[in-house]
Amino acid sequence: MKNKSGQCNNCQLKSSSVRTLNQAETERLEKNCTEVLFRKGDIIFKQNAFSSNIIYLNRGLVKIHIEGPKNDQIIKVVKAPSYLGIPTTFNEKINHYSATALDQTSVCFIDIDVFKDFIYKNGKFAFELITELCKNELNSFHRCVNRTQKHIHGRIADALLFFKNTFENNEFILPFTRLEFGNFVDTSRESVSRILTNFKNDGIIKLNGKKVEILNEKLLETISNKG
Amino acid sequence: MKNKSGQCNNCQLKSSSVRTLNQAETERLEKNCTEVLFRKGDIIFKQNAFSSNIIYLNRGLVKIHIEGPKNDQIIKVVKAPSYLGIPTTFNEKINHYSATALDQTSVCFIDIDVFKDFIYKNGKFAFELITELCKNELNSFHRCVNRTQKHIHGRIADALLFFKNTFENNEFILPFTRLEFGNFVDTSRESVSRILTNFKNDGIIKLNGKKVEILNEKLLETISNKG
DNA sequence: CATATTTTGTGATGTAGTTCACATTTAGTA
DNA sequence: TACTAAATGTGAACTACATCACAAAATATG
Repeated sequence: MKNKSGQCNNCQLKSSSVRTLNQAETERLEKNCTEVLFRKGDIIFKQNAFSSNIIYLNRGLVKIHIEGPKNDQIIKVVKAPSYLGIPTTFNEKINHYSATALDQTSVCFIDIDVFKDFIYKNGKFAFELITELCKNELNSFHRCVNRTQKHIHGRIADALLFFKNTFENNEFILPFTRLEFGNFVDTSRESVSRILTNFKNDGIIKLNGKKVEILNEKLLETISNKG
Repeated sequence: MKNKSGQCNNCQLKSSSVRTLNQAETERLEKNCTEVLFRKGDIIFKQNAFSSNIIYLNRGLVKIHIEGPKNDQIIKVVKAPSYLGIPTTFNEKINHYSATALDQTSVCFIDIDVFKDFIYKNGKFAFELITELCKNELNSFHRCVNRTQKHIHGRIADALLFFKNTFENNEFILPFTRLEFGNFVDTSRESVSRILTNFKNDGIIKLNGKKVEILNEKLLETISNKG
């Protein structure tokens, strides 16, 4: 973990909401914003801990996870640039979920009062933020339906296609252990193993440890749709 | 379905966001707001149809449901007063889910442009809305974790406790058929039947058709927690 | 670089909950 | 009020996955 003072003005990675800020507002943001670096496996914030900042992911990949009655469930994987945990910071003093870095990650901690003030005083800022929150809610609905109604094969196919899209490449390194993969798609690590080797044997993917290459995307999509 | 012109000024059921509006704004809302009545079973809005209004539930109970790959999943049951489907209206032209009245229900259709304008021009309004959206997202995360990680007994116990709370009474009429109940807790109608009779035989509830009385709330909570 | 620890693969066994089948009850409707 | 359609209860068979058990591989650590 390494700190830097904010340089929001020059930042190329602004959120659509921050892009609505004027010069004075951006300078104010800069003064109330700290950049922090995390390495793979580092916890960015933790469920049940106090939350006092809005957190913006500049660079890297992060998993959002909740401790469930049975497992630690990975609700989603977030790619920069994106806010992390606005809902949690806004409503309650306490985080409702954890965020953990999946690779080298850079994050901005923004003072929540400054952020609230932007909402009050800058309608465009508020509007962009609302749009983002709405998108998140819709996504989380769809994810939940898929999680509960698809069979494992379909859910794992979904996950592989998701990684293909986030890495924008047919070949990628899974940022998960098999156990984490299981927590992401609600299965046991054993089932993940089995199904990935199934896919490999059927020529759908090339598999070598965490290295995956998607060979037959069409078929993966069929599997995803059929459940 | 029956229409009335808006009477927002006298409305006792304002949302926390609408309560931030001043006199002129409230009058503007009134002019761009129509009250519509629905009966049990009526569809208020439908997945994949065009959405062009913000919808506010004044009175009644509504189910929000998504057509999944296998079943129609009831994502949540919403009690008045509450917004319905802001995310869906805001982001896309098309509804991502449906809303159906579970009883006699009154709803306000609000012009989306007026609503957007309030966000732009009234910081308090935007802030209250953001707070509500954040709460929704947190709730939907927790619901999803419970849905995927608890056993049916636990999920049905949850649902019964949920109805106890929304009706604010230990005795209530389930607003669901067994099939709908199944879609709410992700099981088959048969399993719902079986488990409700289990609960009845164990003296946890009194059961007569759709009429339920919770006799042993403590035990229900234990079942809910144990999954 | 050697040893400890974590991660992974795979067979065997167990089980929660689904699906099927059919009888019964309840509600809707002409 | 009779008739039709929908909703419900319950046993029996089935199945998708979980869990267990253990060996092998990969990673981390002194």
